[in-house]
Amino acid sequence: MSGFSEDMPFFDEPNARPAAPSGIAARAMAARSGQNNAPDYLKGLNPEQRLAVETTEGPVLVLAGAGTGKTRVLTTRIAHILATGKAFPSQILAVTFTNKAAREMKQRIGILIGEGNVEGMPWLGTFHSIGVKLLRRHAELAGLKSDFTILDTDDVVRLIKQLIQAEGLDDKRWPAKQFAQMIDGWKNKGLGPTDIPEGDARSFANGKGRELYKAYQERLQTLNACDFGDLLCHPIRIFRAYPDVLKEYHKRFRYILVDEYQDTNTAQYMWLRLLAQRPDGKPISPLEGEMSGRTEASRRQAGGTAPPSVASGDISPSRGEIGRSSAETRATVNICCVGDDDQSIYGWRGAEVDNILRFDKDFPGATIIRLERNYRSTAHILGTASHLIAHNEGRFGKTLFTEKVAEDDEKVHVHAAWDSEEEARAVGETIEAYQRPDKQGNRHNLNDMAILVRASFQMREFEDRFVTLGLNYRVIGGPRFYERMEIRDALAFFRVVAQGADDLAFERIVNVPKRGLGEATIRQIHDTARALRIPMLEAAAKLAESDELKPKPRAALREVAANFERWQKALETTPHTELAETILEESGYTDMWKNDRSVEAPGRLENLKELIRSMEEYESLRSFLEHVALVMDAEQNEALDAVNIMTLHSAKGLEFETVFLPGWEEGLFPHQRSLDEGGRSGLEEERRLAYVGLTRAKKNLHLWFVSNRRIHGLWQSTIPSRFLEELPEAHVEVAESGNSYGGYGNSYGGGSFASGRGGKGAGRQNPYGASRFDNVGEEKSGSFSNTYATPGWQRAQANRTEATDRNWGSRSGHQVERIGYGETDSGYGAGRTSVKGRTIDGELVAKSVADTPSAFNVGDRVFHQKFGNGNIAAIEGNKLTIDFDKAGQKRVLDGFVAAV
DNA sequence: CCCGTTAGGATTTTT
DNA sequence: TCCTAACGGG
Repeated sequence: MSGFSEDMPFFDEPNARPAAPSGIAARAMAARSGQNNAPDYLKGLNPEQRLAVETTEGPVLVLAGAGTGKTRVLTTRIAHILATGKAFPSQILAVTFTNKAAREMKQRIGILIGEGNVEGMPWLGTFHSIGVKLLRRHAELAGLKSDFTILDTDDVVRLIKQLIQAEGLDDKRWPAKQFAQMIDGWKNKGLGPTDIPEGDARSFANGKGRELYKAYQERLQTLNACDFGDLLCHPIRIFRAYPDVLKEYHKRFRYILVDEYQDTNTAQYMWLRLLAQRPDGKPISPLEGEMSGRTEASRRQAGGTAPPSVASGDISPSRGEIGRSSAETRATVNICCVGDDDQSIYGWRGAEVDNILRFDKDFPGATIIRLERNYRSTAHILGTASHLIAHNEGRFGKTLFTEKVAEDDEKVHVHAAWDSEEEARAVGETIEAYQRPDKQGNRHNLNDMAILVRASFQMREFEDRFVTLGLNYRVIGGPRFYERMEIRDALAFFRVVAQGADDLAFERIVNVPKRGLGEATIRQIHDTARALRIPMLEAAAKLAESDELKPKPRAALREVAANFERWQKALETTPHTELAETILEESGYTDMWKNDRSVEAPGRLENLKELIRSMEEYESLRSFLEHVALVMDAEQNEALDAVNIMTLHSAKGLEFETVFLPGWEEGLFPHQRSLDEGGRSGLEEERRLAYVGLTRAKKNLHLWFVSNRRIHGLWQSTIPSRFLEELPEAHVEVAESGNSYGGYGNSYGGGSFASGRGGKGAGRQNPYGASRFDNVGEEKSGSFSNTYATPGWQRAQANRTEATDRNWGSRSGHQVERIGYGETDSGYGAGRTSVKGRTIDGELVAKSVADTPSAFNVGDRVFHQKFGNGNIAAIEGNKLTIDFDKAGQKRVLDGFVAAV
């Protein structure tokens, strides 16, 4: 869908005014003539939304708070532009960040204006998919051929590693991964090897940073490949170097729309600016009488940060002066950016919140429209979220409100738990309670509930718990289908066939299945290829015909070369799905997995079949490979009623009736690393993340914090997140459940002792019974030996269970869906349960200190359930610093220790 | 060359 | 703790 297709003539009448399309056009005409008789698609919009839709001319910034109908505005706006005949579908550039968003937009526009008309929107897509499209057209201007390959991060890291080694550097001291991230960061800023700051260049590999970056780009070029960053940077470079090319796009794009503008990075910003700038390069002048933006700017700019410096050629001609530049040019830039500065959570990967904060500076005379009417959440939830986010500085400031006020709306609940296991158990219980019919007989669907975590390691415990409960769940996000080993292997075969120069793909599979081609042989191929300046595949073919190699590798290589030659020939004559199957058969790849006795093997074969099946939707192998490179998401099974588990990041844009937010503890949320590396702005981003989490909930919202959490295998005592103290008391209710947390705002004490839970992790038991694993093979089926506790076993079980659930249905009827989680997942621990896991309330020794703030004195000898005995070193309210005999110094809440 | 053992490291994620 | 990547023996 977002794949590149040889569509219509490139510039179909770029200057033509579209004749109003049929059908809806008539209605639209009516819309223009009589305000009272608005077309259907405008009905039901609130005044602000309608303004955002109808203000089609000039720069517009729509500040769309959470749940205020952002997507609706965006899609309706496009429909409106089309329906009123202002532009052809092909003259609208609409960019999103994710394929999902693009897909959704297409779908919704389709509903508004009819499916047929959406097909004509070739320029609706992600930044990257549009970037590819541009680059394929003008590849030669970037030194590439139009059939260039797009490398994923894995390829990139392998390539960089080679370069580092080639430079004679120690690849341990200078990790390729780290350098890949640096390059990515530079590209996010639109910086080429010559543009990077001296300091950056020096900081890697004894000052060889710049050299390496240059070598990397050169290598990409010889490979006829580019990375994700290049998909943006190459077009920018082309636009700058070839003004006539840029001009064509200026003529073409009458309207530009950008979704999630707060997430744009500097490169994306430059890209947009180039396209939105006047064809003659002159700055854009403000429109008369639209001064709202001006005020906005001055009000906000006071606390704003300085614009990022863009080294080589800042594309905006002197920001800041634009506003004063002459009014001679009356051109309007019909760019509409939609976003929410409060939901900017991708700073760590290069997003510049400042882009959105600076919008009215960049586009003087911009109309700024606020969407503040929230259609999603209850007043309590909204009040909580708003109060929290108000702690941030440097924001536009919005006041979300709702008209949905019901007497029986529940407040936001805050719960405390002893540790993460108890947290998972309690959340599970709450979910089960929601599932049961209430007084009115309504019961909640699992699909309407979500658990949003800060870090993915938190998921495991919920999964474990839900498996034992037999509660359906689905994990969204994480490693994707296309990142699974077998899929990547298969794709590597296809890539070499489609693009013989793809050395990285070649290297990946040259010895797959094992052919006895080891490091030595591969090095030789590599060297030959470099020396003769030919692709490795060719070099391999040459070597196979020479006497350079020993007989065994020589024969193997000859076969490989012959195979690829044959497949490449077949590419023209055979349908691509058929060819794909042939390749996997003839290469011995499918046989390799058929002969593999491991538990994962059947699943992998199934995935390969799925891969072939999914290829059918594409015209050619090439278009399929492009799809794969750009679209990494997997479809989800919505038919299954299951609790959703995902990270806060992947929850952006989604909404659920009931939301659980576990892990609100200092160090985890806000995450320590964000604080360490990002300082104040890091904290603010974490707070925005919290805001995103809170605003996902429509009706019920439960926050949790625990007193003890195991991080990297060590039990850490934790204190509640500062964000909890930033919530408004009026909208929040501290749960009075078994595990009290006495009093809100200051004392989170009153924890409880859980007795009899030693040996965490010991005594694992298979809840399904051994018979279920009879076919496990080398796993010593049926025995409850210690092998069960090994990671390998757990992973095996995890996969086994997944396969079992999918293929034969689970005995318990329990279903698990793992969207995108492949074999590399940490295992969701099916079959794991703690024998002593259930803590019976009666056994809990409650020791409430809510009313006795400090029952201890410095120097007191105390006992802690997990850390043992120690002496109190310092007291801070109810937080104690204790020197434990064995565990060292820890900070704990006084509720969790007892005097000895 | 293949496989088993061991050190290091371990947010967030899209494309 | 647990996973991954990198080394060394068979």
